[in-house]
Amino acid sequence: MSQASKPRATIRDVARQAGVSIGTASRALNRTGRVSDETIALVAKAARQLGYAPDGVARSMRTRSTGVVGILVSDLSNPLYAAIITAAETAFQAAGYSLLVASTHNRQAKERSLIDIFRGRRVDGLILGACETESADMLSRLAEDIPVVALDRDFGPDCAGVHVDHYNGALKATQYLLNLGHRRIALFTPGAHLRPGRERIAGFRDAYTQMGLTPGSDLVRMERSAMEFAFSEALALLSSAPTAEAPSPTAFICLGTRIMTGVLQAIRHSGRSIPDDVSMVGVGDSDISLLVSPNITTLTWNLGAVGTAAAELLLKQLDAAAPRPAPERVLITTELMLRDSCAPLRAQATKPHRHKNQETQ
Amino acid sequence: MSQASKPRATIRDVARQAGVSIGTASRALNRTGRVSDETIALVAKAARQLGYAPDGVARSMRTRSTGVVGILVSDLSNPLYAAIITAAETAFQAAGYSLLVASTHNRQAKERSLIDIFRGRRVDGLILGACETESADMLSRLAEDIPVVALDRDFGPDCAGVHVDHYNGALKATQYLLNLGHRRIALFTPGAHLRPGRERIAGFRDAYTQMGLTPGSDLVRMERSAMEFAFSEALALLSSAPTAEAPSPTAFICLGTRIMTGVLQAIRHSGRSIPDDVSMVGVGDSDISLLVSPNITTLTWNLGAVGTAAAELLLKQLDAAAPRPAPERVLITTELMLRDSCAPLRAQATKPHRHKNQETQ
DNA sequence: CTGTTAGCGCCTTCAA
DNA sequence: TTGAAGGCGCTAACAG
Repeated sequence: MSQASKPRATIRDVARQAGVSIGTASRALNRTGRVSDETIALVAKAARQLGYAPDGVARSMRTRSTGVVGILVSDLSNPLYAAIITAAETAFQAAGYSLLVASTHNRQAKERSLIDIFRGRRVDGLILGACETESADMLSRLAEDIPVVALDRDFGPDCAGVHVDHYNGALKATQYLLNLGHRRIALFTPGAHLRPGRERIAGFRDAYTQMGLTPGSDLVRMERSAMEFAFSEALALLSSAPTAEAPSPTAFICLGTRIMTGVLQAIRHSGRSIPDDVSMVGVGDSDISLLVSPNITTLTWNLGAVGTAAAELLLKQLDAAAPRPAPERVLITTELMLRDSCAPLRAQATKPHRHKNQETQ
Repeated sequence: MSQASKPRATIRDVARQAGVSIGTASRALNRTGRVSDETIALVAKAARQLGYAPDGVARSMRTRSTGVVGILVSDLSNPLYAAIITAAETAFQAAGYSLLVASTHNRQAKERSLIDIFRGRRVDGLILGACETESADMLSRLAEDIPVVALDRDFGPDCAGVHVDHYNGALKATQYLLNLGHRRIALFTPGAHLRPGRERIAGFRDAYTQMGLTPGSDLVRMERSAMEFAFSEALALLSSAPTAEAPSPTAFICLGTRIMTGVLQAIRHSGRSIPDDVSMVGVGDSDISLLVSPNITTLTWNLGAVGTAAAELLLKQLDAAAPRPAPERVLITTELMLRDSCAPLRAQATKPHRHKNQETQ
């Protein structure tokens, strides 16, 4: 077996084989400019014979466009992002673009260096769903001349983006539980300092306020998406000896798949049962909510629509024909899927808890 | 706001600003060849002032290497692939490579065109975990001069790859159920015509054979990963009037997250309960198995290890220093995680079924 | 140690 | 309709 495989055919080879000039070969292959049908056929045949495939890098060099877009998220394996990325990739693929992905693992430094790396690779556009810092300043410095679409991030009015209506989602979920009589509701959400977290806590608080109530400030947990963290925090809330000032929550709102998983296990581990002892509103990123018994009432939105919208927003900016579209925003609405994990407070209070883990008693 | 943003600084600008030639600037920036510390500092300063960032495309043009690798899977949002890709991306990122991803959606045509597109973009390497057809021939035609790592696919001995030991996994799972007294075991697995499916069914059959038994040939379902499909197939097996020749299965082996989800719902929908009525061995791709009650006994392997191994195998081939490593294979072992979803057959036979959906009776 | 030069493969003017 | 030539930004040879 020869060590060095023979170099790939270039347009030069095709031109020679077809007996035409390089320029003509290029025009024939790309169907651009005036070329006779005869030479088109000739060039096509030569290209086929040589197994010619155009070199994307050389083309990018010339056209100043790579046909590649990048997407940055904190964790590719989070079902939320996995679903969004899948939908976006499908849309990009249909439009002839390829997708470069990277996880930032919630590291700000990594995030910045990845943006620089993507810029260096000359991606045509960028979808940003990770940034630890939301500032128009950072955005403009880092992504300058590259079209950007924000994924649930606020980079100011100049940046296009698709945003989920977390505010009304959290509002609805909280109102629902308040109307069931719950007053000690715990809110678990990732992204403390980012748009989703901000919107959710605002909706949560406003639901209380609208009823003339005040939420327990000790019951809001905003941390990055982590199962273990949610587990231990929820367990702490449930297993601490209830005091008059800070009794255990009677309901949980868990707005992240990982977080929901952790809290679910904590509830089970503490010997409580849903919805008899505690109520729960989860999140519909995965189909976990349909598998546990009882099925979990979730706040759900269309992840595919998020990905598709992000791709389309970016494609619109990439369209060289249009001059320069005004930064557009898409709002994705949320829906409260009522299932069996929430019950009126009254019913819960009557039942005593059976603790599975005896050693903590 | 000016319509055209000013063009990015090139190495030419840096050279002029630093008062050196572009060759020297290049050497100074890349720390290659002999350059005085003085000029290095000079060039670095100029680069900083101009906000210079090297153009990856131009560099790729010259060096014949893009620093980009591609990965092809059937569905990016499948937790199995999401986990593998995340691990691989992390490894690639650490090595300075970027990752191009695409879903083939189980379409052979798409698969081939995507390989061509990736080749056109001149990826340095390819991880193939999708291919509908496993043949050394197809591989060599399509991926010719690009290093390839197979992901649970058989492209012949010349192709490096990481492979999961599905054979022994299925063997263990089946033996376990057979030892519990089950004889009518249904096997659900995606990828009928691919390595995982082949290995699994071989292990399944051998477990029977080793005990002098024959598996029910009507109980093997090998289709692509789809929840709805698994649901209806499982329901059909469970709800058809049991006959002497083909009674309903008493145990299910579900080797795909989606499939497991569908079968779980079918079992519940048919009014059966686990493990009293039917036993189940699932798959550990997600943490679903820990959330449903009872917890599901699963066949599990380290998805992160698969992704990392694939990346490392490819990186080894990409290392220009080494001559050309012999095609290497990594075998990932599986583990049967015993939980609460399997019971001896005896206990199951005694309980009559309660059917939820009365209309089918 | 540094400057000059020649392309990498392609597209796109400009002439013919 | 076609051919010739220039250059995208960079690196790697070769001179000095």
